[in-house]
Amino acid sequence: MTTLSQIAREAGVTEMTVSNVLNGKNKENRPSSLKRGSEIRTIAARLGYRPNAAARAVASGKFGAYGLLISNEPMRGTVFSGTWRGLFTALDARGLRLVVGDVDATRFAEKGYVPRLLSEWSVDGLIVNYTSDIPDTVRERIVAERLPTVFTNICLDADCVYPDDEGAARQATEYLLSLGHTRIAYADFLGDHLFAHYSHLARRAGYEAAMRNAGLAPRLLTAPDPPDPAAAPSFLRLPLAAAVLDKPANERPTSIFTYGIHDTLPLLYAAAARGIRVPGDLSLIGVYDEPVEYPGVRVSAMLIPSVALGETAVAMLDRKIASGGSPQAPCAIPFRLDIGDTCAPSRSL
Amino acid sequence: MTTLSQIAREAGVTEMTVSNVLNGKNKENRPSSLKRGSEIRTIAARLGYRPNAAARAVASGKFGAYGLLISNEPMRGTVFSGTWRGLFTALDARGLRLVVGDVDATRFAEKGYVPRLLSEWSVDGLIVNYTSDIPDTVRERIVAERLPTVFTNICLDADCVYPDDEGAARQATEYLLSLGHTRIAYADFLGDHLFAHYSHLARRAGYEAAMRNAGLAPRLLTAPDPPDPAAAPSFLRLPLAAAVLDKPANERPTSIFTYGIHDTLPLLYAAAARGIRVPGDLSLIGVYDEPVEYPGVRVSAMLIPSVALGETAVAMLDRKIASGGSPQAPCAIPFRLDIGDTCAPSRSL
DNA sequence: ATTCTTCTTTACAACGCTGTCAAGCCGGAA
DNA sequence: TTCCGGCTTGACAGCGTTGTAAAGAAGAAT
Repeated sequence: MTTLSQIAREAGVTEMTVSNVLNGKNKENRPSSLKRGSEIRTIAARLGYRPNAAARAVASGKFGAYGLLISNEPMRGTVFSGTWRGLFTALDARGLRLVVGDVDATRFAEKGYVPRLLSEWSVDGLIVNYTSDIPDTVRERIVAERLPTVFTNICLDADCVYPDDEGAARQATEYLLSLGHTRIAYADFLGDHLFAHYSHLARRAGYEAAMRNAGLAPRLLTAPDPPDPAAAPSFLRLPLAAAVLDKPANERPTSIFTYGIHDTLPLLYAAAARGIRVPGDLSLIGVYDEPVEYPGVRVSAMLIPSVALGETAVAMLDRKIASGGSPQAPCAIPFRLDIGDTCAPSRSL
Repeated sequence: MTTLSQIAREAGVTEMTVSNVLNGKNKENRPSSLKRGSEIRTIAARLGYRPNAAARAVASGKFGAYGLLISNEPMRGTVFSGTWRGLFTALDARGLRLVVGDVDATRFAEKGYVPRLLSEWSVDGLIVNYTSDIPDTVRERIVAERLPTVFTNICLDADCVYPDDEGAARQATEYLLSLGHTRIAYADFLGDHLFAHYSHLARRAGYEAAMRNAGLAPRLLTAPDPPDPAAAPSFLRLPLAAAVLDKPANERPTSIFTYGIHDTLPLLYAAAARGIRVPGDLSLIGVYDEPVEYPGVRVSAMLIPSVALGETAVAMLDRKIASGGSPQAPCAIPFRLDIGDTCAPSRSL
């Protein structure tokens, strides 16, 4: 392991000089010091010098890392993948590292786990991605750590970044309304038990609000007895989709706003199998992370980029730390209507 | 921030004493020191003392963390979720933390990225989960870091932990053979392009070996023009499954070994839709992480627990570090036959 | 040549903790 | 009571780096 002092000795200067040079704290206007600078860099490279993050952290008082607290659950979804990417991109640009703690409900309950996990590390800040309903006690425990913290994928009164699910749902519904649809259903096939989760709740609320405003009755398509969400890919929702579309044409919805891609694809497939044309006989729109291409079809979408969510979370944490920990206004990641091939004016128009 | 010296001052002892007490380095046989010990602990608790990991790392020369290098891609799958859980369980038991670096192919190519990312952190060891084909140049670059490293989900000549895909596939096929099947197909609907990936390659090889040994011709069911694996859940494989089962009974396979759950479920569904009884008319078995319950059916499986993979990786890294970095023999995570409800003796028996 | 300005370099201490080893203490055995 | 062994405590230095403030050097301006 190469240290600053080794380099200093070889170069015949002080450790401090080496440190300054290697950290770019010299302006290097002068030819003489520029030369010395490149000498030092050469020696450092030859010796394979690599700064020691721990020593730096001790000396500077900054750890140079954010902590990420996740429950194992969201790792399963593709949504977190985008958030993850956003986090990394943003952290990378700042030269920060990520210390990750995996926390399931059990460990959260275990008192002292959170401090042990991250506070000991003196991470400079904490991002908590605990998408399911965080019990208030857990939140309080985290906040009690007095560590700058930002919550993601959940809407709180401060320090949170979340997708604007409600707005997206409302606007998607209004888009269908503007196309003349009145029999608009909401499909969230994973079942009512999920309405405790923020995104499910918010999208449903947005849909219902839009319908109420239009004086229409909401139609919720959910599974009364949902399959295990972990084991069940969109595949198992096919029977549910079929059940909807097997109704006579004058009863079934003319358009469906879906929770996500796993609800949309079965509907697309079931429709195709029954000769129901999309978008001719049935309009479909959902909330997604990125544009979705069903073979030959670009699915109409409200897009909420989760990469942006990750980046925003880091930016907010930066601000929170810079401001000495003062509460940051909640931030909703905006959505964008992506008009694809699966929505058309209502036939009855 | 509370430090050791503050506690020491309050307790009227030395920092070293506090350190010893708090780290349990005292046997505390004597009543007197036991009393002092509890005093110190009380004070520490009152002051909200939390050890500073960075300082500890500098002083002890051990960082107390392993690095994990992943490409963003595997985060998408459920398989990695299990590995992740295993890693955390094992690390937790050792009081270690995890510093995570997300590395896509582009960043790997960027020279110096890996060192910057993790070596600077002086992590004590590195776990690389880069499931897709790691280019040799990248591997060499990582190895050149001279950091104890273990690769997961890939089979190399040393320092790797991987599921025994080939063995599992072979034995699954042999199980079908032992039931009297001869028309045994292998379904990996995601397509030929995936055979570059370790698991796909290995399972296919195991299947083919078993078939060859039995003097039978392999039948590969793959997608010539695969959908985007990221966007396509098992759902989109349904047409492929249907195509297989729409063949006349004397042509179609009597049993299918599937790559994974996303291949099995469509087959199960398509079979049910066509009145093909499982396992009466069609036996299905695949390689999974955990037992799979299709509503009412326990799917027959070769189980390779990915949690064990994560735990084993940590254990191997421990050994590698303890042994001063000497190469560790490759470790294949063993499989286990889980006889479910989807395999039966061949009718022609 | 001299003075001034602007960097650069140095010396020193500090960050919070742990390793070492000698000194001190204690309880039990003689 | 005395001595011994084992455990605890204390003093000190050190881990690799950075902050500080003062000293030094180099070039520009006079």
